[in-house]
Amino acid sequence: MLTHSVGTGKAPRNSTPPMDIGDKFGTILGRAGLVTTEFLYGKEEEIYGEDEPAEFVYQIVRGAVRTYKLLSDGRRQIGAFHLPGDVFGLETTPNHRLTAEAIVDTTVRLVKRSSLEHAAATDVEVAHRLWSMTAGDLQRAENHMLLLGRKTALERVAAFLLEMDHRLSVAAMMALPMCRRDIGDYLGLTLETVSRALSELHERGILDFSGARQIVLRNRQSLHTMNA
Amino acid sequence: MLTHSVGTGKAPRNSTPPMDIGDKFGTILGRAGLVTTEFLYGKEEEIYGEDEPAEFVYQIVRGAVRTYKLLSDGRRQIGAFHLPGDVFGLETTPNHRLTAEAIVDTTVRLVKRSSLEHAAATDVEVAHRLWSMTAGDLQRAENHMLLLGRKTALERVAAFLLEMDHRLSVAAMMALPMCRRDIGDYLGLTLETVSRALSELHERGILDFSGARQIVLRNRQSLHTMNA
DNA sequence: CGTCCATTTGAGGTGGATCAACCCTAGTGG
DNA sequence: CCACTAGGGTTGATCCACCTCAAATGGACG
Repeated sequence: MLTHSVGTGKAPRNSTPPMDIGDKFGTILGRAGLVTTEFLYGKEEEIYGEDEPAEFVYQIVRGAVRTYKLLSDGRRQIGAFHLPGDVFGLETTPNHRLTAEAIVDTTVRLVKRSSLEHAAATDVEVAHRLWSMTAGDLQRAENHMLLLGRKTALERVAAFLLEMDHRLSVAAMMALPMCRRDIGDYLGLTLETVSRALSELHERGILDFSGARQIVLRNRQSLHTMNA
Repeated sequence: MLTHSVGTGKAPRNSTPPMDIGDKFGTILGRAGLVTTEFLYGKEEEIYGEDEPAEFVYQIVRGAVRTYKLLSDGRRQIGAFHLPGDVFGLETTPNHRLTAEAIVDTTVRLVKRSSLEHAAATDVEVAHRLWSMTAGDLQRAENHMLLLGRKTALERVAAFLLEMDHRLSVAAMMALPMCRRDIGDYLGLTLETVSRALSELHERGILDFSGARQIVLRNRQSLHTMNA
């Protein structure tokens, strides 16, 4: 069914001392002397489900992850895309509040939640960094509520492009890991509307394609302007 | 211009030892021995603006507050309504990320942010409670993204009614402090659509009015069902 | 009792959804 | 190496849920 050749998911690949990817989370791990384990998830593989016990916290090493909620009839809202360096699955309640799935073959580092909590209970600096990470997630969620509640389709897609440009552009080119449907479910649109908006921006000379998921931004200023 | 007779906002009314409203925040204040001050804001008065330095953290004693973001052309997304007992204005970054306004005459307790941070830096229990509060806000934001991105007008209004029923029903009656426009800006709808949805629910016998803002729910089950 | 604003209701317009081809490209197997 | 296939993406035509504009109604307060 799935085309990934990378094994069956939850088998650990190896254990490592926490190598710093250059981020706040790495700093936490280092401070607390925590051991992380690397796992590999295949394309489309579920990492955890909504309401499952939150036993681990994850950081992406390579790949991309979507976290989402579903309505009973299948409507889906993606809350966030997680890219290398991003942390997800960090909770203060017993269970995960969204489902997490690998979008492409993805390597994650994971830490036992209990060990993080232990570190936070002993070290106020760790506690503060964890709080800050959750506050950062909240800030993105607040910005996204504004987008979902009040922006037009073109404004949403412009905002998405700027976000992805910022987060994954290499050499002026961004290689999107996710399909049009995922983008739509993130922006509260259908995949057709996303496609039309991208075509529109292409026609206006604001971006170029080299393959549907390889995008070069030609005019960031106009994207910023239409982001309102 | 404003009709509130309650003075000019930021003048302190009195200082009190932290009386516990029976909540987690009160517990924090008590633990840390923090002094709070009560303030009174008039109807429609701004408490703080987006991007202003976040000097205080607020808890509502009486009244109601909306926090929101604006687009440059005036489109508004209300992120949350805050009711008695609720805490707002808690940040880990230097500035507030939304504007806060009193919806009606509102009494708040406030604490210096720096004193809370000091408490968090010395007491991991306080630090954990603050983190949990932010995590709770994040959880509500995630649920609200699902609503804004994927629910129909009727589903949104049903969700709103259940939320308010839960938070402010007294004797089976809920007295909404906010107008239809505020509800619309919270739900990502226009005020007319909110009004029509409420009329529809009234016609279906799911709720009764005694005044536009006095609502009695007659059939919570059907509201839960349509909340998807 | 009159004024003002919130709310309701109506009529018509529209942005994005839905339904339906069609196209493109990467992967597959011959 | 190329034909075939399948899934993702694009584009077109139509629909409809919600928005916009407009007017009537109602309730609170001086």
